[in-house]
Amino acid sequence: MPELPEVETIVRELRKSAVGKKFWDIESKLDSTFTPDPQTILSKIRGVRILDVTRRAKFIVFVLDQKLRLVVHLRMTGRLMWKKVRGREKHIRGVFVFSDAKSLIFSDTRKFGHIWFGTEKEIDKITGMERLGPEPLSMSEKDFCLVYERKNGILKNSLLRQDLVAGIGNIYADEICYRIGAHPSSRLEALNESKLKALYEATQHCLHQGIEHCGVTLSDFVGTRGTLGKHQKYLKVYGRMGDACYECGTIIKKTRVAGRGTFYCPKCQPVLA
DNA sequence: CCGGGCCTGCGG
DNA sequence: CCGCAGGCCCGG
Repeated sequence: MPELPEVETIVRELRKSAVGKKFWDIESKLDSTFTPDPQTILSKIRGVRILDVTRRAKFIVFVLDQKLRLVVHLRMTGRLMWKKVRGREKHIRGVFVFSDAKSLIFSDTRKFGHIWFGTEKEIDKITGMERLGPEPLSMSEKDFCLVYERKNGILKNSLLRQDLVAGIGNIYADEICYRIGAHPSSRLEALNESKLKALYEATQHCLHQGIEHCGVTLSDFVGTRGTLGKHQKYLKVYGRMGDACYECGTIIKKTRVAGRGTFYCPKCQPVLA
């Protein structure tokens, strides 16, 4: 569920709250969450300082002293939250304790999330970040259109491909398709130049809006202080099956594209073939 | 390139 | 009590 805007929300919070802290301990509740194993990580990370927190697609990157990196992927249900005195988190997989006694909890109901540790040189390979396409919010219109005009295939499948453009997930893919007025099953090769430019604009718009509203909270996502996202209130199609399209009043439908639940307006989004 | 697997909670 | 929720990987 956390996509680029949700991860960016977490990263912005951590940049304020985690930079400058030194690692002191790692408590693992599920060793398979960590690569390498948590004992090995601990032996190398104790006393190491966080210099910055950045984002690469849906990965959270802790930039550390000594050219070291700690990388977190939340997958579906992962959370990074500061430990509170009251209110305990379920499904804790690991706890990072800092030298100021503050604790950052990684919890994850479905155990899909993962945490890697390594040097600047090895981290791209072990995380798979080396296979990622460019960051959509750093791309020019020209470069973005170039990526997709060379490809064939189904529009939504292509938007979800992290090796083409990295960071778009199921929710924002549907919202982007709605904004350009194309059914998610449309063929990429059916998009003319102006539609491709619209795809660029829609991607920028939807992701920026998501960040602006601190992400979408439909079930799991929360910030590092437990705060909820607000962007779910602004979604035009995702999760709105049976409701009226804001534009034309037609009932929003749900179908299956790319193996995912897919929401669209039958009138505003014709299939382009 | 499609679809199953990973995993748990929850809704029908 | 089954099936769906969807990040990403991988096998066929």
